[in-house]
Amino acid sequence: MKTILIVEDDNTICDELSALLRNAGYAPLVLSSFKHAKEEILSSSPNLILLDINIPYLNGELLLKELRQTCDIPVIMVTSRNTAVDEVLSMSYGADDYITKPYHPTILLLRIAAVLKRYEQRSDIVTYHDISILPQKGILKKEDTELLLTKNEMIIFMYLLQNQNRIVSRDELMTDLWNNHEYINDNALTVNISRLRGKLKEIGCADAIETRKGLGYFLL
Amino acid sequence: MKTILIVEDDNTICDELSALLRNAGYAPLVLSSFKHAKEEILSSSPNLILLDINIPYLNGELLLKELRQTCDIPVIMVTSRNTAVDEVLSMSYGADDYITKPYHPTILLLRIAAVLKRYEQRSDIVTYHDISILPQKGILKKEDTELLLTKNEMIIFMYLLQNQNRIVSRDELMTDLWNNHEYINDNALTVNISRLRGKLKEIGCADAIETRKGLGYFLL
DNA sequence: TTCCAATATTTCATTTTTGTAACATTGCCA
DNA sequence: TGGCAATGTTACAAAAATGAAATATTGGAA
Repeated sequence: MKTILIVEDDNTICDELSALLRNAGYAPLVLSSFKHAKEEILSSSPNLILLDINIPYLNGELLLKELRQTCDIPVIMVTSRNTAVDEVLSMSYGADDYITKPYHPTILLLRIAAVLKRYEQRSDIVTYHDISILPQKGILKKEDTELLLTKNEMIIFMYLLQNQNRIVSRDELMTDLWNNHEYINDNALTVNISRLRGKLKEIGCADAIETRKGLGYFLL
Repeated sequence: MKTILIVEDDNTICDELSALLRNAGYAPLVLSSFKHAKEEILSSSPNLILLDINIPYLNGELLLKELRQTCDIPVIMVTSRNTAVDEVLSMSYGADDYITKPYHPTILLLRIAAVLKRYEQRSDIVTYHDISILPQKGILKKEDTELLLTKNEMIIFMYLLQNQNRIVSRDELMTDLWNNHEYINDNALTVNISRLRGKLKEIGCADAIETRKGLGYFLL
């Protein structure tokens, strides 16, 4: 479960936020002392920080700036001042997003999810359902089992994954695999798809790739 | 240069936006007809779309939803209605970000840059000096020349790249390559490093990997 | 329902990748 | 300045990946 650290001096807001986050499946954590904010943050190493700009002892922006020098935890700035200048400053100091009070709960959750997803992508680990993917190593992991894909299989799988919301034509895949595919047998793609499907089946993902005859393929 | 398509019915705003974007180094494009919005968008295939929620003939959200079924162009929703509901809807329909009018020019530019950067990351393109790297395809590109790395070579290169600021021990690399390397000849790593160096030399990166005898390797 | 083009599967030969072994070189320390 | 362990290079055989060919299956249009 992902832990989210709340750095905020209004106790009412802290409680509300904690409840909201807990309901959404996160593990909320509230900073107990602002005097040693930086140390406490580093030692609790949360997955994300909700950082209020107006906190006692320290300036939120300053804290962010200091944090950024030693760690790489995603930060969403929370500000009650509704001025554009603040927002610009936060972004340039390295906040991943910002939100102004009062915020809509759903929006906050969406933004948290978006930032977390971005970080996952950055670390080069892609996920598909409950499968972790290490593209350059050609590895798919599902719980205890590990699956090795060849380069072509991984290229196809990643292309489908990055276009999961639509049908991908065979031509697109051929272009992605072989760029100019003049010399390559059209059936080579079918064979590679077939091999990929065979392997996906081994980790319980039979039928993950649907054929849309005449159109292309679709990843469920 | 990145093209940005403006979908907005207020001509004054269109002009202002165009000027702003042009100054920031983008190529602005204005949708001429809302009647065939979808077709026009697809045929102009911009790098990003600024989409107003309130446009004639079509609802902005609906248009976004339709677009998402066939393409994957980043979209920033622009809304003058300052209600949270709109924002939530846009996000769930697949907008990459949204902004409410009136917006601060700098913020708009920051958000555009952020979304574009995210998309680049998503497409999995890494860079090293003036070299573009497509990890899963095993391709290094430098201007006109293209280099093919094998899986092991790419794993080593990416590991060095992701730890460019420090010396990487041979043991770390062996672990990254073979996880539990009991059965594998220690020299296998040396050979793979050697092969990688040979290929890097071909694109003018001889000496990119330094040996720190007794410690490991260091990527310049 | 029938037919046929689109897609799947299996097998096989070629090419590429890989680890090992044998030998060469390097650079540090006494 | 040797000596020697760490690292580099080259050649080679085994293993893996790959595309083509032959054949089988499928799903939709007529």
